[in-house]
Amino acid sequence: MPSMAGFKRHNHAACIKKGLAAAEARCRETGLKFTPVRRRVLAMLLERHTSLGAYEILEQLRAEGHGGQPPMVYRALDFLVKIGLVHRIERLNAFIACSHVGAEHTPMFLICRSCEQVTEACAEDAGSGMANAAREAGFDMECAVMEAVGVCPECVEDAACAS
Amino acid sequence: MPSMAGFKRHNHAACIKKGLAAAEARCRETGLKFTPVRRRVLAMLLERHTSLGAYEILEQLRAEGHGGQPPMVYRALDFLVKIGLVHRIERLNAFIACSHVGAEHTPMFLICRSCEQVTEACAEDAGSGMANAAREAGFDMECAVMEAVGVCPECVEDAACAS
DNA sequence: CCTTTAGATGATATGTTATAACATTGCAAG
DNA sequence: CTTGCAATGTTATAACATATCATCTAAAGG
Repeated sequence: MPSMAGFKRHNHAACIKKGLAAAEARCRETGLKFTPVRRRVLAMLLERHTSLGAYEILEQLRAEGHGGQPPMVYRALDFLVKIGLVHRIERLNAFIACSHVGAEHTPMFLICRSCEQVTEACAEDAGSGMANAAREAGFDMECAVMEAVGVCPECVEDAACAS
Repeated sequence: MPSMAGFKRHNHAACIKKGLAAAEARCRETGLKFTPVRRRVLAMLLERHTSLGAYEILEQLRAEGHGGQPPMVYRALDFLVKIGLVHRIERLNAFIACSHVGAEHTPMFLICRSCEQVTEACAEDAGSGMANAAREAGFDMECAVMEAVGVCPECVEDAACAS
């Protein structure tokens, strides 16, 4: 069932499968475990294809019968972030499944203030710009947060129509 | 009394004065008021020259006799952010006084994970990189968040000495 | 002078996000 | 078979942020 993501159509079922497979592979490599809760949290993020708050995830887990407390969700999310399959959206205090699994990438997030949709984009140039600026300041950058707030293509179009 | 900021020495008293003067000017332009609480919050941020959480600011206000509740601080901060004299650090849920008052700039923040110091840098190139990436995705970017996490020059040096 | 209005503050309560701390379990390597 | 580490369970609380409604103040227009 095709759906919207990255503001464009794609095979959604396939990308869920790919994400889960990547997680399994990553766990085999590292000897860590892809437990049911971790799997479920990742699947939930892959399904939604936009960002989710930790407590939204918690609610859904509870609704599905995996009772639990906040630390359970945060642990699963920390794990998924650590192995690189989930990114944290600082601006929203929320989490999103990585859409460029396996590929080297410098993720940037496009956050629509109208529909709340979040999309991952590649921003290699912006990433090197940040790295350069950091180096000039003598700062040893280990990780870059890049988040753009604005209006997504769909909402821009809607606004244009409405006017 | 010279102090550290931006990882280098500067005339601290002068930059506090400059920040406050800019706020007064901005308020005259817009007809808004630079009230005692707003002044005190901005001064506090200028003095510290790194980021502060809203509740740290609140505590200090209380210690100084300006009693008050959280909304008071958040209102002052929202105001200062709106007029461009304070930036929010998303990664830390904290606030910092702008160090490039008046100048057009694309701020980027360098967050040291060792000493917690936060510094503002200019990142015009990174900013345009983000703008380009957004445009390619058909996204209308209104505001860019750029935050680098890593180790500041001081702490890098300390680490080098220790090893 | 008065009244309308928008900005600003006060105050209470609550909502939302995140972690500390400590106990327990399961499993695999030595 | 025990030791050690990964993972989970559980309770409590810390930290961050906002909704709501009441009140006050000062400037603008009548």
